[in-house]
Order: sequence, then C-alpha cells, then structure tokens
Amino acid sequence: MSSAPAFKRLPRAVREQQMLDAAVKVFSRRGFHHASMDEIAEYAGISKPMVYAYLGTKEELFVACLHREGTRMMQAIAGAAAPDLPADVRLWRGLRAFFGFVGAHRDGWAVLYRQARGEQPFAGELATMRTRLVEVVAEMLDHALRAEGHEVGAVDLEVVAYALVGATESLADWLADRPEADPEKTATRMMNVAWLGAAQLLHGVTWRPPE
Amino acid sequence: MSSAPAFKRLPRAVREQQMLDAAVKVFSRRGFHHASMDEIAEYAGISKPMVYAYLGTKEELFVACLHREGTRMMQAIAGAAAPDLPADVRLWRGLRAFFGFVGAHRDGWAVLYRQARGEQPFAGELATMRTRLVEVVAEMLDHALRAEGHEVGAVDLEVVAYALVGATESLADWLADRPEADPEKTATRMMNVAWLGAAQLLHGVTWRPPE
Amino acid sequence: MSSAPAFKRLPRAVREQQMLDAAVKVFSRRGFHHASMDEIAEYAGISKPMVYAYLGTKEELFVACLHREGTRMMQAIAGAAAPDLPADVRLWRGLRAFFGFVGAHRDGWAVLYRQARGEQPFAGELATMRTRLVEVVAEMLDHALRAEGHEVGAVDLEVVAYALVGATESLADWLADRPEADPEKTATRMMNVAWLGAAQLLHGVTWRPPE
Amino acid sequence: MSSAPAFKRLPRAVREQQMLDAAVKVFSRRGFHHASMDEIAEYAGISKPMVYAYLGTKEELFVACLHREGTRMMQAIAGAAAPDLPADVRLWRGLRAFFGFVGAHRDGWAVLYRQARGEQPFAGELATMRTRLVEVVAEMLDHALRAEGHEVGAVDLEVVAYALVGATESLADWLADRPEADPEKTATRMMNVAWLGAAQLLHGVTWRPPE
DNA sequence: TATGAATGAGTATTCATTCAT
DNA sequence: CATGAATGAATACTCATTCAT
Repeated sequence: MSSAPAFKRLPRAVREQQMLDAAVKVFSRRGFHHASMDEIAEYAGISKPMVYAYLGTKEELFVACLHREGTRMMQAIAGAAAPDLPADVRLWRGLRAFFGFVGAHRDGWAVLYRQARGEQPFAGELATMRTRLVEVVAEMLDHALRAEGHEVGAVDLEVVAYALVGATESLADWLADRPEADPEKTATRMMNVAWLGAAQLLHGVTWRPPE
Repeated sequence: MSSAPAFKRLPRAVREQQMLDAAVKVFSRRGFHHASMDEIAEYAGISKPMVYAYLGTKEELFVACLHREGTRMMQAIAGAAAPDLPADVRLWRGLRAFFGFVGAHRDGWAVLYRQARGEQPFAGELATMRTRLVEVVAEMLDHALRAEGHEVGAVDLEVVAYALVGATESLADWLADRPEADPEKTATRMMNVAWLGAAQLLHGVTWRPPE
Repeated sequence: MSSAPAFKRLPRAVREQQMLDAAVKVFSRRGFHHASMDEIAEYAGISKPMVYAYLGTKEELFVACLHREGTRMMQAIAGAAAPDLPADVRLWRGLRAFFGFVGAHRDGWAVLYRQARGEQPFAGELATMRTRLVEVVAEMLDHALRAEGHEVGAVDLEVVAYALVGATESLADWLADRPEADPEKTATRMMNVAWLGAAQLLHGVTWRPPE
Repeated sequence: MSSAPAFKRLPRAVREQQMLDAAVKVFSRRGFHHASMDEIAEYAGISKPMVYAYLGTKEELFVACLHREGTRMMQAIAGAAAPDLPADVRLWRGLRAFFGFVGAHRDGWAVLYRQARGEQPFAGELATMRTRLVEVVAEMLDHALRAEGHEVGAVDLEVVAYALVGATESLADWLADRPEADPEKTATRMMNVAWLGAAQLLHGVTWRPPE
C-alpha cells in the first residue's frame, strides 16, 4: 500500500537525469534535427512541458546532454591520468581511459560531439570542451618538453595538441562505428601514432619541408 | 524578339555548376538544415523547380556539393603527390596541397564535410570519401613499410591512416576557423606530427603498453 | 471544357484579397488571439502556407486587415467631405459617411480597431490611423477657428480632436453592436453633441441636418 | 519554532488583495493574453494553485481586477460629484475626479478597460461598467433637461451619454499614454468639448473651471 | 493551507516538394 | 525550358489548469 508505483511525482533532480538519459539516447539515434521533443519526452516517460520546464529549449537540452557526457568523460580521463606520472604514462592512461569510455558509451559523448561539430549554435560549448582537452594534452606535452630542455611556441603546442585530439576523435568515431572493435587495442594504436611522433619531438628532432 | 538576353537558356552543365556554387555557399553559411531550398534557388538566380529538375532533392543536392568539392580536393592532392616519389615527399606535398586547398576555399569542402559528419544520411558518401583518403595514406605507408622490409596488418594500417586523416581534418577545421592562419605552416606542423610518428613506425619502433 | 473550376491557381493579387476578406471575418468573430491561422486559411479556401507566403505572420496579417479596412474608411470619409465646404458641413458629411461605413461593414473596421486597441503590438499602426483621423478633424477645426479670427494651441486642438474621435468611436461601437440602429440617426446625434455641446442641448438648441 | 515568519498564513482577504495587486500590474504590463498565470503568481509571491483557489480561472481573475479597479474609480467619481449640485458643476467635478484617478493609477483601470474592450468574454462585465457610467451621465443630463422644461427620448439620452463617455475614455487613453500630461488640464478640455460644443468654441466662448 | 510536479491541448511557423501553365 | 502557385506534414514551444502530497 505504501509502495505506490515508484515512477510518479519524482523529485526534480531525478526527473532531470531521466530526461537527459532519454535525450542522449534519442539525439544519438536520430541526430539533433531529426530528434523531436515529443519523442524525447515520450522516451523519458514524461510529458513535453516538463522537459521544457526543467531543461529548456531543444538547443539548451542538447547542450545539457553534451555537457553532462563531456564532464563524465573528462572525469574518466582525469581519474586515470594522475598529474605526477611521467608524460608517456599519463598519455597512455588518458588514452586508454578515453577509448574505454567511448567504447563503453557508444551512443554517448562521441556521437553527440560529432553532431555538434556540424551545427553553429553549439560552437561555443564545443570550443569550451575541446579547449579543455587540448589544454590537458598541451600541458602534458609542454611539461615533458621542458623536462627535456626544449621550448616550444604556444601556437605550435596548440596545433600539435589539436592534431592529437583530432586523431583521437577520429579513432573514437572509428571505434563508435565498430561494435566489435577493442577499445584497448585502439588506444594502443593511437598511442603509437601519438607518442612515437611526440617522442621524436621531445628529442628535438624536427621535420623540415625540403629545400 | 529573337535576341533574348544572353544569360537565359544556358546549357544544362553550366546551370548545374551555378546551382552547385550557390548551394555550396548557402550550405556553408547556414548549415544543411538551416539552408532552405528557397534561398539556394534565389541565390542561384533560378526557380526552385529547376533545382529539383536538375539536381534532385535537398539531400541529393548536398551530396552533389560534397562530391564536387571532395573531388576537387582529391584532384588537388593527387596533382601534387606523384606516386613515384618517396613516401615522405609524397606525404608532405599531399599535406601541403590539402591545407592549401582548404585555406583557399574556406567555405567549401571543410565546412560541408564537418556538417556531413553529424548527419546519418550522408554516412555513405562520407565513408566513400574518407575511404579514398585513407586508402591513399594507407597505401603510402604500406609502400614505405614494405620498402623497409616491414609488414603491418591491414587493420593496423587502416587505424593509423585513420588517425592521420583525423588529425589532418582537425587541423583543417582549425585552419578553416582562423582566417589569419597560414596553410603552409599548418601543413608543416601536421607533417611533423605525422611523419616523425610514422618514421618511427617505419623503422620498426613500436610502443607497447607498460607491463 | 475551357471554364474549369475558376477558383484554382489564381493570381496573387486576387488570392491576397480573398485572404484578407477571410481574415477580417475571422478576426472580427473570434478576436485576434482566438482566431487561428488554420481557420483563416480554411475560410479563405486556401492552405496555411499560402497565407504566410503572401501576408506574413499573424500580426502582420492583422495589421494588413486593419490597414485595408482603415484605408477604405478614410476614403469613404474623404470622398464625402470636400475641403472647400464650411466646417460644419464637412463635419456633418464626414460623420455621416463614417457612420454609414461602419453600419455597412459591421464586422470590419470598427471591430478590428476595437481589438487592436488592447494589444501593444498594434500600437504603432493604431497611432498612425488615429493620427490621420485626428489630423483631419483638427485641421477642420483649425480652419474654422482661424476663419473666425481665433487661434488655438496645437495641444488644445489635438485634445479636442481626440475627444471628438473618441466620442465617434464610442458611437461606432454602439452602432456596431446594434444591428437595428440607423447609422444616419446616429450621425445626427453625434453631430449634435460635437457641434453644439451639452449646454446648448440643455437650452433646447438642436442641430438639424441641412435640407 | 512557534514564531513563524509573520507574512505567512495571512487572512484570506489580505491575500486576495495582494493577488489582485499583482494581477493588475501584470495584466497592465503584458496585456491579458500575454500575461501568464505563472508570472502573476510569482509576482504575488504565492503559488499558482492558491491563485486558482482564491480567485478562480484567468478570466475570472481578470474580471475581478476590472471590477475592483472600476469600483474604485466609480467611488472616486461618486465622492466628488454630489447629486444635489447643478449639472455643470457635477459634470465638472466628476470629470476632474475621473481624470485625476486615471492619472494617478496609470496602470490600473484605463489599461485594463482598454484591453477588455477587445475581448468578447468580457463584454458582459464591460457593458455593466459602461452602463453604470452612462446611467450616471444620462441621469445628470436628464435631470438638467427636465429642470429646463425639456424632455428627451431615452435613446437620444443614451446616445449622447455614450458619446460623452466615449470622448472621456479617449482622453483617458490619451492621458494614460502621456506621463507628462496634466490630468486637471485634460479634464478642463474635456469639459469644454462636452459642455460647450465645437460651435461655441468657434465663437470664442470658453468654459472655465469655477473659482 | 500550500505547493511542486505534471499534463492536454492548442498554435504559429517552416519547408521540401510538386502541379498547372 | 521555366515558373508562380500551392500544399502536406511536421514540430517547437506555451499555458491554463489540476493532482498528490
């Protein structure tokens, strides 16, 4: 008698998470534009006005999804790569955590992120997220380079970090599209590309355009 | 009566190019979904039914744009990287051509491509395009590796090529967003990342996950 | 065979008038907010997108109605009150034309106007229309006053004109709500109030329509 | 524990007045349709269900506002124009009180009234209010006419009263829209129009407020 | 009494797409 | 070949109103 159907009149915080869960699912499946607020609400087992009341417009909802998933991912990475480890170990653990996360949430961050890149309204949120990633990577590289006695311009560092992040994103896509692929192996491959390249840079080896 | 204005009744091929020009502009500016067929037709100075008659539905039109721009880009690269050159030179020339192209057409391929990545309907076309790129890169690497006496699994090669392509795409975005940036310098940076990494691989150096 | 159903594929100008007719009817019946674009379109025998294509948003449509009806009314008045007549004759003819118009279009201008007064978005259009009326009246009064050697401040004139216009509007409402009432008689009564004033009436002075 | 904040659990009558205050403010600012019950409740510092419990639906709430403000206005007028004074003095005092009231509550009665005129659901309430005004005016005129030995038909009287009320409403709007305007002056102008009529004004006759 | 949670129903607006001429 | 006219279908968003606690 006292345990009435537990899914009615839930507190706001709970409902918000349910809605975000549903939204992530639907946005992932359909894409931002083909996802309808109706479907999201229905999927969340709630009526549309609640979604608007709690999470705002469709764009805001998408940003909220992106934000939550992005934060989770960053936490996964941060939890894996302690800042007092050597750069290569940090990079490896970070990559492993990243690909592990992407592999474990194949309809989460990677898909939303991919979609957001095509839409101007999300440029701001995206820039923020990518900047956080790039900063982490750049800081890692910078750290290592200084330890070896090298100095690199900020722009150079940023660009290299961008390249690494891009490569990683690309492999994340590759992984997200291949359910049978192994995240750990993918991370290893990425590490090969990233680190063997970076290691050279660390030792002062630089490629120059011919002539 | 008989001397009608010279810009009417153009041959079909010319008209199509005009439409594609308009479509590329509008898709770039607004994004796929926010671009309206009305605007595209108006921008092309033609009526909407003509667009449909010549180039089909909106999706087909977008694919046509993507295709044309992609082909142009591939040609620019192919024209720069002759297959009989050494791998590093080919890679460098290819990258330089690529970034030069992206820099010169800042509202062309890179933007369309970025948008297409978020939309499922274009997955096929995209896969085709990326595959062509990946194949070129993979073939380049394979060539070089065999010359050095190494053998690499197909999947590994594909993944590394993916990573390189992803890194390159990422820097293309970086470049497309920064009008003041120099394509050639960006190409050099990318080459540093790609080649110094790849070169190690060529020499059989491989990174292994610890323990 | 050649006289196909005449109400298809009509030229724009015709359709626009049909739409305006329908919109005036529906807005009058339901009021601005309770009128739905659906109903207007259906009433006009056309699909909704056409309404948007030709007349714009709901607000713009309402303004267009207001404008058309207002212009018609002003023309009716202007056609009746030639500027070279004495002020009282002009006033009388103007009033008669006005009430005649309102009486003849009981779901037209007066109703729309009444509705518009309550909604802020129409303040601009309303001000314009009322200003035109007030100007006509004020000019008439000023004309007459100067002829008598008097001079009155602009504000005073404006206020008096406002009062007259207000009184007239009020009677227009009164008339619009009473199908059985006689416009001409109403005009006469208004003329009495406006021209003679209550005090005169109290003393048994009464204005009579000429001949 | 027992000394709860003193502004909770107020007696019903007080709460109702608070709500009405809030509602009048919001309705005035936004207009009937654009005002939301949410905003009203928030503005009143109370939850929505309370508003419904105390004052009923949105329409009923609006009517209640209209009613309260109208009653206040009528009291202001009635308090100023004692029935044993001569007609012109009563009219003058009534007008002065009316414009004074409108000027002092620029977001009260006049605005609500203006809005109500456009909406059919309020026709009844409006008619009642206007009728009360018209009756007062008509009675005043009738009184005076009989004193002078004249007799006028009921309809004529009603129409004249309507015209006067309409003129007054119009000037009330004029005043409500012009924060810098002086209510007393406006009343004087109205009195001139009402009492003397345009013809008198043309001949230089002017009414002056007594004393 | 008082409220946070919840919703049904309605509506403006847009857009790809197709006839009829 | 070329176009103005026309529409079906979809969708974001709002709001008055009511339960369950």
